[in-house]
Amino acid sequence: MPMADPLAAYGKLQAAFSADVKSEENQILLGQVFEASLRFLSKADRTPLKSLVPDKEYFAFAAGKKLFRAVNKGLFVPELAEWEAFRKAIAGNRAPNIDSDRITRIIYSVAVTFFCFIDLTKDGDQKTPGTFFEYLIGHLFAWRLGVNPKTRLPVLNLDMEATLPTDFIFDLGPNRAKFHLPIKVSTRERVIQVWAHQRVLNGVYGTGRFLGTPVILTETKTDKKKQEVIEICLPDQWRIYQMHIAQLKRIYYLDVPASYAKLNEVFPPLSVKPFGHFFAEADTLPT
DNA sequence: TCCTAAGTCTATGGCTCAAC
DNA sequence: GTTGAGCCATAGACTTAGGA
Repeated sequence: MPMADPLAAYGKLQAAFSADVKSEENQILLGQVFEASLRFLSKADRTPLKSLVPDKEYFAFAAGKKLFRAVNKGLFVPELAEWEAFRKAIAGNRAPNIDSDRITRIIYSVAVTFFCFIDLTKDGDQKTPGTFFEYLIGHLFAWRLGVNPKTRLPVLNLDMEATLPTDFIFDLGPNRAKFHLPIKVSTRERVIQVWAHQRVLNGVYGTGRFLGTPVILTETKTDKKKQEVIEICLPDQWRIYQMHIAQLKRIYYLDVPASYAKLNEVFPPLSVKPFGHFFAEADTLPT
């Protein structure tokens, strides 16, 4: 029963993604991974977690005494029909007629469902969820923008030839926008790399040529002994980076951390939004 | 072209430290 | 003692280079 296995679908997705990031086949395979992971998780136990984040509730899938990553209850919609509805809405590659927050919930659910499947079936695997998240967001960006990404850019220098490895770079063509798209499940202090890459791109190609639009899932951390969930954030560091290293155009989250949402209201300008908004604003971002 | 080893990248839990 | 902010170690997946 190969189709019942999320890993089999994931393997096909890997192959399809490396052949063509924006192809519709990826969407079909993402749906298969979602469906198979949902089926697996439908039998799994759930444990409610104590949320120390205001206005958010979390639970975790459990196996015996073992607890896995926190899942945001308000964002988790374990329904394949929602993914199908989303696919229908974005079929035209334009601003879709579907509520942005509903998109955020759907994409969050597709990602987290597979992550939890990996948590339950593999020990200590952090790479596979990260790569899957790249496939998911990378494809959606490529689909919406209509171009395939590059993953490394030549960085010109008089004395050396080197390339900058980035998650994804989307080039819409001459005189049009270029997107710098780092994709992370969580960043914590590693977020500095995103600003550093943006600074390099500004220096080599000119400030403003590349729009930095990182997409991050969440910044939660689960204390498995106390069964508590917190968000690990560095808001003051972010403000310093945005002022003194480079400017990021948007920072998209699937589960926007409370203290980062507040950065929308203070100086310097730092626009932190739920990911679903990208679909509506993709065409107007460069302006 | 295939295989293997070395190197890189990644997310996460546990930890420190300072302020209160 | 508690909390927020940030640091560090770690292990597995993935990528790349080089040899056969």
